[in-house]
Amino acid sequence: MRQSELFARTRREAPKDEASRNAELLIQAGFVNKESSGVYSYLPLGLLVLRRIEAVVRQELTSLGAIEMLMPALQTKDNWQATGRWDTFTDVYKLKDSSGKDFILGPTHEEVITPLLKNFLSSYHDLPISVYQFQTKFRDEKRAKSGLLRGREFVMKDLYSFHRTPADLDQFYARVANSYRNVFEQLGLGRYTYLTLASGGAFAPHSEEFQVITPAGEDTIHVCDNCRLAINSEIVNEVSECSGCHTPVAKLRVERAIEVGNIFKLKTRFTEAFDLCYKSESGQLERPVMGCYGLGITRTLGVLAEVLSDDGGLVWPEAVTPFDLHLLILGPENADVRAAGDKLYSDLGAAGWRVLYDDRAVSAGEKFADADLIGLPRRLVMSAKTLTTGQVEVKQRSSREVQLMFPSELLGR
RNA sequence: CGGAGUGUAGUGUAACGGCUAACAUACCCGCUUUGGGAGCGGGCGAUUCCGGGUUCGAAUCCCGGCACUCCGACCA
Repeated sequence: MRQSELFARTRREAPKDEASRNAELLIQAGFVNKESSGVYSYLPLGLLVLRRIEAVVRQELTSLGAIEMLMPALQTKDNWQATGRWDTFTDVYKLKDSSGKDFILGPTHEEVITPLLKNFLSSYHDLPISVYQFQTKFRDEKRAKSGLLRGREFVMKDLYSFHRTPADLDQFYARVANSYRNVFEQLGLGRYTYLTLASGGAFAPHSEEFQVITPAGEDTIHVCDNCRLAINSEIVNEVSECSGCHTPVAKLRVERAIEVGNIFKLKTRFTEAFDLCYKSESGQLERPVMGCYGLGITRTLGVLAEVLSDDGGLVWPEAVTPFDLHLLILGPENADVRAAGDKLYSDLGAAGWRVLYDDRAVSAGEKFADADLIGLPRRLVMSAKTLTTGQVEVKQRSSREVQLMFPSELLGR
């Protein structure tokens, strides 16, 4: 993409009405635009990152055998009454249509997927079933905060699985946990992420969360570095030691963290509410057990900005960067430089690189500052100087070292 | 939902109760310049969040509302 055509430009200064680092950076770099508290637009660069986060998650879930679909945000009251959550699920937006019928803007989708499967699940041959979606969720947060970390409208991946036996659910659950680890590893968050034992809410004694350590987080967790496990402070009264090495909770390191994913055994909580069942080999009606697994996509975008950035701006990991290369031409009025830049841009694209091409007629300093702010992994610089040898300057975002390369070396990827 | 703070061009700031609301930046035009947010000249852009009140006079003081941020409560 030519930067001269990117309408969402960077700002010289951070917005004054955002205190969190992730929102400051993402707004200043032109990745998102704030619409209201906890509600953001995703601008071209931000959307590219979201799509790439989704792609990483999609690939992991596909390898589990899970299948993607899409369910509605607009949900009717009856299914929420069936589970009793019309009255008990507090942070939801309720609305009426013009005839007075009640709806919920979905904060989650158990109330859709479970009755939906009554149309398709009939035999033990159909199980297990695991489906997921990337969906905009709505929660009437009493206090949205920390930029993208706690919004009122946000994108989440939610996966639901249905099994014949608790043992089969347990096995799948463990595989999902492993997939989540792979996801956070690829996103460059592996060293900050801890599988954390947390409260189970209404359904189960405990659930497990994937928590990323950051001072911006709103949870407090007790981490065990030996086992890469943690315990959420909300349950330290119930748990006395690390489940891996039996280190007492009191001796674990205390950190602030943000929950980016959770995995949850729902058992028959919802399959009973909707009387979802299947026929076994003997023709008996049996109840499937269920699990649900969430992963915050827009929250992860915020976490990446919060955790991986530096003083100069954003620093994108290879797996989700909006572009692979940032190509800068200095002195764009110089016809030779521009022609060489245009050609390299075109050649790199043909070679499969995703390139952001700063062809704007602005000063060198401004281009460097913007390149740091936007945070692509590699910066290429072409100028009258480099043209004399026919080379380009290559610099990694995360280092200060600059090396000279011939375009041909870059093209063979 | 309780508490605190802040609302002034797109963005960031300034302005004692008193002149036509100032400066920077962004944006537009011209010239010049191109290795870490260059320079010169010209220009566009504001019902000072909204409503009421006090006053000869309100961006400024008072009341109410709204919005945003922060702390707390809440967060299957």
